[in-house]
Amino acid sequence: MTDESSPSGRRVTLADVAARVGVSAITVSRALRRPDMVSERLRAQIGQAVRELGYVPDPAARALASRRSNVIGVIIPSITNNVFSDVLTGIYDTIEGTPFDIQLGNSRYAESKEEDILRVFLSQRPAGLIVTGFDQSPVTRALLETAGCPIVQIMETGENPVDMMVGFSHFDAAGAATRHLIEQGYRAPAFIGARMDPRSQRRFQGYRAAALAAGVFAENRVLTTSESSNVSLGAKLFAELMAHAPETDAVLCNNDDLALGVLFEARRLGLSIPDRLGICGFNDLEMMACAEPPVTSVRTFRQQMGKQGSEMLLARLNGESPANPLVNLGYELMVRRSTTR
Amino acid sequence: MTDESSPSGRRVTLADVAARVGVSAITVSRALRRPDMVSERLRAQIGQAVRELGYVPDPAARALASRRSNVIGVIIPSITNNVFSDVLTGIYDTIEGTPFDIQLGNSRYAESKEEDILRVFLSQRPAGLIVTGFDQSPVTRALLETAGCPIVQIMETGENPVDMMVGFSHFDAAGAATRHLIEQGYRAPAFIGARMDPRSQRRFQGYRAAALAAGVFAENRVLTTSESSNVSLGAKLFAELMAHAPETDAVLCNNDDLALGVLFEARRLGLSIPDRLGICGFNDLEMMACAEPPVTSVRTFRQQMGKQGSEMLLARLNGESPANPLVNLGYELMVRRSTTR
DNA sequence: TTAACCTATGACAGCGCTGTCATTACTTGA
DNA sequence: TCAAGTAATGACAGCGCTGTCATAGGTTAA
Repeated sequence: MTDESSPSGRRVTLADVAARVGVSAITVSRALRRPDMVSERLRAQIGQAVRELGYVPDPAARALASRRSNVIGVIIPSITNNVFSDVLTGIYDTIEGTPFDIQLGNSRYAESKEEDILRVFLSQRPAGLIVTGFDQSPVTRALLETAGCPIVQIMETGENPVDMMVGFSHFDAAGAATRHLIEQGYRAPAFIGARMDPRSQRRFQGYRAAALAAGVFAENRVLTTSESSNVSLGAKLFAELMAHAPETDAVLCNNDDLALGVLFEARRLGLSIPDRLGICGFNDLEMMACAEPPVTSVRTFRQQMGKQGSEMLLARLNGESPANPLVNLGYELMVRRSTTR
Repeated sequence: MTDESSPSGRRVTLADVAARVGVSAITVSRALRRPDMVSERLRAQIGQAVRELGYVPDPAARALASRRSNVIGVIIPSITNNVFSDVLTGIYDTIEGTPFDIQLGNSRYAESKEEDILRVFLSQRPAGLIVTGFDQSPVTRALLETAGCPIVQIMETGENPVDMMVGFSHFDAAGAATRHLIEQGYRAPAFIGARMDPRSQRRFQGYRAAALAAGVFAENRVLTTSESSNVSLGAKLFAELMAHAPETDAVLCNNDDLALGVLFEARRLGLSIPDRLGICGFNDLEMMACAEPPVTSVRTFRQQMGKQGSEMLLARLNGESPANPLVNLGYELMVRRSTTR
């Protein structure tokens, strides 16, 4: 293929293909976008000419003429966070092979940044949008509502989707983990959280409600920070926690990085797991099952959220309306040795 | 601002701004792109009109007319790999605030996929390209060479950059780590590697050369797989290694995930670290310093690679020619308890 | 048989912007 | 004083494609 590509650097256009076949440009355009509208004979000839000339449509021209780009804008709050790289993988895997391109925006957990990014996306007349959560600022929310393209909110389930939504209840998931700790006989469960974005907040609330219900909640066993999560921070926070609240016998961590830090620090402090200390993470990253001892965690379906969100978007772009615009993917508590006593 | 934005959903164009100020569209265009070419008075008036009307340039129209998009194409082999999320962070941080947009392609460690992605990028007449490594297929290499835009190859240093290059020598880095193990008195160092992409291969070669030089190389202490890295795989491979080559007294891991798996598995096997077994990772992810015991690793400057690569690209797009088109960022051996005996 | 209706194709304008080449009004130096 | 230069602005065409409407030829139903 592309036998005669770039004969002189000049771009191969629709018109070139059309001339080769002896039809008008618009027919070639149709053959590519709506093959059913073109006779089989021409379709075949055009296909061959496209291959021979190495024709590739110009997305800018297409966007300008159709007033609709092939860009799917994705706004996530972090690109280093494992959680979002999994989500992204799901999105990229699904969009790949479609005519759409992904444009990624990193809001760094800032509402104002999210709004800026959205404005940039909207200037491109995106085909669709994927945004994280439902805690948008009022302005952002309004922009989304008038965006005029399908929109999926991912990572959470909630009441009023702008359009479609795929996620799970962070409150419920953290509640289930907390109840598990209590069932295992832990009587002084603590909560360690970092970054404390809206989803972390809801996880905390889930923990709090469950602990209160069992009569084992204590304010001094809650340790949170606005710093962003990492393993060292988990270790540091846990050391602090044990200094202030030595009665702590279990820790629910806002995520697995923190949990791993707690695991390492507990070992340094000589606390036996799961007897003296239970540890539960959140997200169930691959490493949790392999740790020593293996660490209990709440599995979340991150890649699936990206995949299903994208699929719903594609379906809408394909003119279909999804059976259910509000999908709850749930969670699964993966009980392991770190909390089994 | 945007007092009267979308009075009827119609897009605000250059012409609208021009009419408001009483100048021609081209003057507005110039005021935005080359402010020095417009009188101060008009510049101010135009700036105000832009704000009042909420004008945002249409990137598609701009790309079509100028025959150059504002897209910087980035091709990486994986988005889940921590290494590349760090690189990406460096890139996004640097490009943010410039008029450029990033388009991300995931080649999944496949040459053919890389070529496909590149073709898609090229169809957009990108402003610049960032690609991973220098092991492109001949076709891809040729496409890059005729791309007609600045290009940065990141992650490695090598002989023939297509244009610019920022990275380090994986061979040297792995060699240094191996020599460290030998200096610490380890006499049967093994190598565990997963995925074995070109950079992993070069790390292996660095290990091999150093081990051979010291007379401690043994084929049966090399365990590699094409599976992709994760912690469990590290544990699994290490268990296998110890079954086949029980004399092993140290392990150089292709990356930190594997190293962490080795750490956990060593604990399960009851091997004391660093006495019975030395462990050295690669990349120095944050968690290595916090592990118990802290794990020696080769620090690589991932975010810096993304940052500096982007900066070189931006400089070129700004008409400057970089002082040095071939930057070696080096590495740093972070010696910790896991190999100190 | 004929009006009504499809199906396959084409003509045309225009999406919103920028490259190129004027044009106008000032400076400037000798 | 005037040719030559500079700074600031504008006119115009066209980037490559698609939406819209028109057209030609063939099919259908009554």
